[in-house]
Amino acid sequence: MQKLQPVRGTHDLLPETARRHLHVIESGRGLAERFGYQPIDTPIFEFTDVFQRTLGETSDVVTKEMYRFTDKGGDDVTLRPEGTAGVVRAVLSNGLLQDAPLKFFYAGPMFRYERPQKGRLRQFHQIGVELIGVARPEGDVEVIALGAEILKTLGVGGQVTLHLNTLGDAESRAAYRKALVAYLDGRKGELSPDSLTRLALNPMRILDSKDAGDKQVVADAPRIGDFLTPAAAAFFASVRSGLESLDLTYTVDDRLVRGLDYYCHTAFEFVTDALGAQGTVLAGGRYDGLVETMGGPPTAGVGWAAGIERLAMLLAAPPSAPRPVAVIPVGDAEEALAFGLAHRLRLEGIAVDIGFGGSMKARMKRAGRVNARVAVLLGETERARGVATVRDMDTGQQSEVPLDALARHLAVFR
RNA sequence: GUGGCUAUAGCUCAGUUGGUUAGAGCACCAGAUUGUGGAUCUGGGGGUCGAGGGUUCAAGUCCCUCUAGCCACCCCA
Repeated sequence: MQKLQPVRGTHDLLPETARRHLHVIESGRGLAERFGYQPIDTPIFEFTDVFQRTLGETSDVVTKEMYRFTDKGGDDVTLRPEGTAGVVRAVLSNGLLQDAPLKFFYAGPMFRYERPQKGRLRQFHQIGVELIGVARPEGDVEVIALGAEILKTLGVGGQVTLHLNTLGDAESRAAYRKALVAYLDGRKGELSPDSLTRLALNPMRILDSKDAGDKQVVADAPRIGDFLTPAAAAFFASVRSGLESLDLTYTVDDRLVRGLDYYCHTAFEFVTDALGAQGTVLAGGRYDGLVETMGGPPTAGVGWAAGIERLAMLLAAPPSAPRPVAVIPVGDAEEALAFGLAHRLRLEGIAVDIGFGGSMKARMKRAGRVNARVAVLLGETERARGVATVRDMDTGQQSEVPLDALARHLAVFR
């Protein structure tokens, strides 16, 4: 029989890790709401078409990374590889565009059939935001500012730098692409095999190739900045000055491109060098064509997604677990009394741990292990006198407290 | 999908050119302390050595296949 193990690339989130994840999610959601972003949850699977249409037929995500299957009813469905497509679909399904601009925050699992690696899993988790219906550059600035604030709150701001680029509008992009292909064609002989296929499929991707030879070729390549239409250039300038006015520092990175087809104008990434090759921690951009691609009216949009696993790894220390009160019956005769008392304390809002069975010594040991603040001991003598012995687990000091005063006495630990 | 490295107790790891009952530290359980955790001491439980096949008198150790992990490419959060 095969060893019991989770599916490749999936992971159990044991309590310490789970707490890190929750901390990331709750920090994100709290700040997002402060910025006016509402929580939204969409299904973790959709009709395959939702992703296929929006991500583009040729993207890697669609061609080789989708968890796609036919369900018992014959529907072609796919586990979501990213969050934006589902949110946009929900906006259209529910006719929400009449309330635009829309601001949403989401968190949840995503699925991509990839080879696992550090910071890369088949089931991973993201938080993300979408701002739909805002064509102005202030939208980009708000969304980036929210991301930066979340990273700062999580204490990872110092390990991360913001990279920024523009992909221009359709016109800019077409002109640039033409010039880029012409240039690269002339230096075909120097490109890596990977980049030769990119040249045919997605030439912009050559810009961020890690191959040394490619990098040399790219160094002299034409730059998108020289091909921007006046409108696209003005848009990018506004985003930059907006960031500067909020004291958000960034570096412009010519070679920052996007794998997904629906991006235009602003592209940005918060990157760290603390995570090996998967240094991107939060990334996004503007996707003005997406809603239309899905069958809605022309609608602007900007957003980002951040990898919870990657952020959780960067957290210096996991948020500490709450310290409970341990209720400990000394013998079987006090078991019922202790259980009832524990319940009443919980109803008063006090965190209570109660072990089930075992000697008093074993229960004290457990109290130590769960880092209890105090132990409430109930034995024969206490029962006879209607009191409990309260032991401070840090100092070892003990005192007797009448049972009916216990909740009040322990209220400081709420 | 491609390449490299790896897999021995819950965790981190020893295991000598193949040699007989596979070890340590930490963790866990119990006792020393018949109503008291964290320190110390003593004892105990826990391994089909990732799975399957092969070579051999003999395999944790050598060979093959598979699975999984790690690292990088591809790509991405």
